[in-house]
Amino acid sequence: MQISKKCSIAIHCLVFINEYGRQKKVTSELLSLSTGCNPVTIRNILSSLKKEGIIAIPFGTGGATMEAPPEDISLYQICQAVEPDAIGKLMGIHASPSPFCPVGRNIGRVLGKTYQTVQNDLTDSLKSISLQNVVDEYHAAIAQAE
Amino acid sequence: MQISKKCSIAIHCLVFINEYGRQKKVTSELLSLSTGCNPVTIRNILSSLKKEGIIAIPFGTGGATMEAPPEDISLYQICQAVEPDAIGKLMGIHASPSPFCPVGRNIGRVLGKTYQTVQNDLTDSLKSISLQNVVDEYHAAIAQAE
DNA sequence: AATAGATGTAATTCTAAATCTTACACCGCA
DNA sequence: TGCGGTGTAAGATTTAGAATTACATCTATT
Repeated sequence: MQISKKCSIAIHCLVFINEYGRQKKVTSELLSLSTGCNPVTIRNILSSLKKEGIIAIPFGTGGATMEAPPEDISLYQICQAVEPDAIGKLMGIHASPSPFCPVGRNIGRVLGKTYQTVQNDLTDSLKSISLQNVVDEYHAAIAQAE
Repeated sequence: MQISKKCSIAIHCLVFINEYGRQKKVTSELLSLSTGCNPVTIRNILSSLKKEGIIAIPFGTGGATMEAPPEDISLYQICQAVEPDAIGKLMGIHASPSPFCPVGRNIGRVLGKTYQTVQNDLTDSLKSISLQNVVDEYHAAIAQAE
């Protein structure tokens, strides 16, 4: 599998909120139009980001705003918020190897250890990229598009 | 989504072949028993590994053997053989952002660039682990189990 | 040369996970 | 008090992965 689209959608939302959150009331409806996906999906994602303290959403009245500066938000944090065990189950392990075979009996543990290394590296990589980096990239793209 | 189980199954098969390939005739049937998954799945995986030059399978008579030393086979190579674009589409991007929104228009390109960094790091990580590392881990597990 | 035991691969079915949709309770401001 | 918003549960839908079925083909052995 892959790290689900939720992560991409979350980033999209955050860039949007960061750009327009001060001027406009950014509702889940609006974000649903911009991202092209369901308002409920958006609300679930925003809800996770809120719990993580990344954004604030006034209950009742609505309109999301940034709660932390983009420099302090890493992709890792976003991924974790939106899909807590995405990295843990990044690499699938086949469920039912034979307990009668020496390889079958041990492969689970062996793969677990091996994949741990990879997952740590991936974690570091995601931690090294901040939302600000993405925003900078976005501004560069905007500038180039003109 | 995640890197599919094929990669884990492939590693299982390679460890098995590396351990027993010289003594026994390792058929897809046998590996299907050890891994607990379908013989056809196994054959597809072995076929990919064969094309990559990692193992040899005499057609007709059967029985897989290692074609390269485990030190020279990286996890990256195995993943690529078994699932060529797993890393490329590791992180899913939502398909239909609005072309009428500045963020929507550019988010695809921005995410692509951002994720590229992560994918490169992951690639490096997978390249740094050899099948020999896994085999060592396996022998350690065997020793400990006694 | 005929057969048994393999592999190679296409096409279909099955299954599980992700996503969408519907529905509704709750909140706060005008 | 009604309107526009969030929060969340439950069910339907979609889709990707894996299993299954089916069969052509190959090689060593009898």
